Amino acid sequence: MKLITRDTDYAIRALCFIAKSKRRISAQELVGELNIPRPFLRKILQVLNKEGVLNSHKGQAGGFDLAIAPGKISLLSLVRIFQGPLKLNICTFRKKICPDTRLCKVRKKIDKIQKYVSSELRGVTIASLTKKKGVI
Amino acid sequence: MKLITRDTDYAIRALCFIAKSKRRISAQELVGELNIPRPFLRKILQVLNKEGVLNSHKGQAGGFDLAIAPGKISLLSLVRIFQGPLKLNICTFRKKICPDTRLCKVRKKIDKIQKYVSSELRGVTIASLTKKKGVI
DNA sequence: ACAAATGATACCGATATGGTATCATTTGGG
DNA sequence: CCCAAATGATACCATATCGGTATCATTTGT
Repeated sequence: MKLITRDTDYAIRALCFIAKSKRRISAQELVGELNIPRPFLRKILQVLNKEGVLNSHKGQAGGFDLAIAPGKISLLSLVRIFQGPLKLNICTFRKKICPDTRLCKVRKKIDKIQKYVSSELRGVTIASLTKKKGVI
Repeated sequence: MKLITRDTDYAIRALCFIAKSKRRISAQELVGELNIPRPFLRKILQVLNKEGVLNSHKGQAGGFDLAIAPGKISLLSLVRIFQGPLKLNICTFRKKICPDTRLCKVRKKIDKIQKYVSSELRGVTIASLTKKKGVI
């Protein structure tokens, strides 16, 4: 069970590189730097653009730069973009099998875990990841 | 992203019922009680038997009962049985892309989250779930 | 003997993951 | 002003996992 899927991870690495560069970066440049398959990376960058995390620039000398401050880009938001809302407690049971979800102890525990995970992921941003000391 | 998959969840409910009954229970009886598809439940019970959580008894008047104390059956162990070892940090990157995993801040954070999740799931047992107050 | 139970095993449809492949469109530089 | 270099849009695809179903063999209490 993965908390962070491949595309989310690639997005983190790409964003960190773009943030550190402080200039417009093309997909080609990122491929050379990060060893990510080019078509897959391009798809990821397009998503980040649509979601307003990156600005894109077409044409020769085009590329991407951050659309919002790196301190505003959290792991939680990236997980949400590529993996959907963080929900650990998908309870699909009908009443017959689970008469009252509010009383379900398992659910309560998972809700607690989810709150913790959310808050931890919200606390990590592209800014905090690129603040020298350690690598992404 | 589900923390607990369907089979793990069914296993929890089945074990709780068996624990509360304090006697041998057949798959048929569990189906009637828990509204779980019979063939799927049977497969789950067989796994629990192989893993030493349940004892099975063949033949007429056969069925299952707990092989170990309900206080010794934790959610963590059930998750491990049905979903494999709890690893949230599956980092498949080669050195080129991730030069030193020990320095990776994302990995460190996920390791921390994993420790938390493990300890929370280890703390919930079939015994604690069946101790009246609230339903499973 | 027989019915009722489990054991073993193979199969299957839907969905998610991790990509690949094409073609259209924009744009800066020569 | 053309063209190469870049992104946009979109369709496709292989594999694994999830949530089951289906069969047949074996055991055992009555």
